[in-house]
Amino acid sequence: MSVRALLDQRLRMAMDACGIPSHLGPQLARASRPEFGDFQANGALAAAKTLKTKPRDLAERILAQADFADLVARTEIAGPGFINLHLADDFIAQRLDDLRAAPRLCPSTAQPQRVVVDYSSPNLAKEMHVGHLRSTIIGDAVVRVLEYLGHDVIRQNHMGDWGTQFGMLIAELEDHVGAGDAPDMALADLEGFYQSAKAHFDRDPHFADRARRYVVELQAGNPHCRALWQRFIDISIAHSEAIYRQLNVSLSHADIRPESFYNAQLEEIVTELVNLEIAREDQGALVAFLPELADKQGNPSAVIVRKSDGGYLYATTDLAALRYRCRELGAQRMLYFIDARQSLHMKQVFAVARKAGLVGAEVHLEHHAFGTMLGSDGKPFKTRSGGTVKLADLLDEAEKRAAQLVATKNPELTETRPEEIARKVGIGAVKYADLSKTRTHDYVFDWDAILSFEGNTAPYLQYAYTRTQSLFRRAASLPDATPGAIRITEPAERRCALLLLEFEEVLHQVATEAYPHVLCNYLYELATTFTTFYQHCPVLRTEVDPALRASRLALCDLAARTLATGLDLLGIEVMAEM
RNA sequence: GCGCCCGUAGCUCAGCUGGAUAGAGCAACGGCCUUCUAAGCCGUGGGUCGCAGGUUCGAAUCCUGCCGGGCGCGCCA
Repeated sequence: MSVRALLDQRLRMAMDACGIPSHLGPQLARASRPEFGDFQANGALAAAKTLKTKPRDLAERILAQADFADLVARTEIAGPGFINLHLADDFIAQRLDDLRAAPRLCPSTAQPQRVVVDYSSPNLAKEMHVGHLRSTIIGDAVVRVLEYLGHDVIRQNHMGDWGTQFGMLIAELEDHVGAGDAPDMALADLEGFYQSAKAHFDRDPHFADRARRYVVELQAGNPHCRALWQRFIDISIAHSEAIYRQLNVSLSHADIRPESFYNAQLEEIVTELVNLEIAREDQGALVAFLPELADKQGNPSAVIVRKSDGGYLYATTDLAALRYRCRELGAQRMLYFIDARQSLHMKQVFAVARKAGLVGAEVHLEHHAFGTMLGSDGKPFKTRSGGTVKLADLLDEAEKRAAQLVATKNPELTETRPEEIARKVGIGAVKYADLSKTRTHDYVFDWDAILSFEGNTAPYLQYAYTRTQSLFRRAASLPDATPGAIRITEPAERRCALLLLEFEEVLHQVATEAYPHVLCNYLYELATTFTTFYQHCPVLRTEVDPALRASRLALCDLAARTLATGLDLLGIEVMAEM
């Protein structure tokens, strides 16, 4: 049980003993300032409102009853009725010793669930651009946290490999191959290939006709179209997977379950919706109506599940995917990391799926939306020429800038190759810049900010880690330098210690709310606190007595493991030196 | 027209299930490297939390109304 949970429990017991309804709760928070203690309980204030009594009296009664044994050194009632708790240093030290001995940094386990997570899901028609970064790395971070907490996670990469634009791309590829180009050559520049296909489609009516015909033939299973399509898809997937490797994203080939996978199930889904009278024909199309999502005038929300020409849209595919994930994958909880602009669509699809019984009522469906990437003008991000920035270009630039910096900052690296460090620093900086911002907000894409290596950035966290490693390298050659029992002597040690004990709380919060920036904020605070400790509390110097040195080494060890684990959960790598 | 999201320091952002004097980073200015990596540390300046009401002992946080911006609303995905 975490420290916070322990205090919460003791306070609740005291409230029960006083006859204060425990649902009013202690409302335990970190104290806003050191003189107010380590934790602050506001429960007496809230309870006093409902019970119509004086909050300070209530607080006194609770404290008189509370058994904090040796957890707490001192309590006080302050202001209108805050209960301030000052933890005992020995208790903190004991908790840290226990944590250090535990196999994991998060001893309290969650009830394991089968969780299906939909993320990344790029459109294979084009090259991945910076806009694809968010779903990919936010989803991946949450997946890692869920797995760390013991959940059974199934990743689903719902790649867009189906739809009208593939007719155009097949026609374009056919022309290239006809002209003697190998598919790999023709598709080396995916983005350029798409642009040229689009240009042909807009300019040449014969080409456009052929493109439209190929869409139909592809769906009908024409072997020639199918083969060209497969060539295209394979090459495009290979491109995405190269990006995943460079990004250190945990998605594998086996996690790909593209739109085409559901193609054969769409007719059945639609038939079921009609039989259940959820969908009916309207203006030639088949439309699902949702009275439960009606507007103020009572018009039901409508979703087209089959076009008037018989073609299917992405809503139908999403419904098939929901059914598959529930029935075949056994999902108890499904998380979707998709752009906020899809919010209405997701709401509708979830509603139809519930209504049609494609997913059970007990399954949790969560759309975790995120904002759009904007340019410095506040408009959706575009390059000077009006195009999108390729993700590959951003990552390469990040590694290049990091390499330059590594070369100047530390030309005498001993244990690691500089390009290895540059990769971890550069990619880490890009990922952290995105992960550290609140998921739901739009955010401004700024080359220099995203590639910054100072302040609240991944390199700062990585740097704090390398300092611990440097310390342990030196310690290895000293006779009397092994970690031991922790003692709290300095304020800097104490602050660091308290933060280390909060790690598990943070992970549970990230798992529940799917906000990785909470973990980023925590790690940054831990790193600054640790760096302050490191700067002010000598560890290996001769004047430090052996017991204190052992204690400080233990604190460094725990800080190092927490930083490394936290960064790993964000998909960011650490290194021994930089 | 309806719906969702946003407005906090010059810039980029935390804080929002109500709590004590609203926090960081960048930028600016001033200190600290013969002593565990200066990608660092210490310090200074900088905010009517869009505006106006309301609820409350207490509001950046909750409610209402405005103002400003973004996005979405049946045959693209």
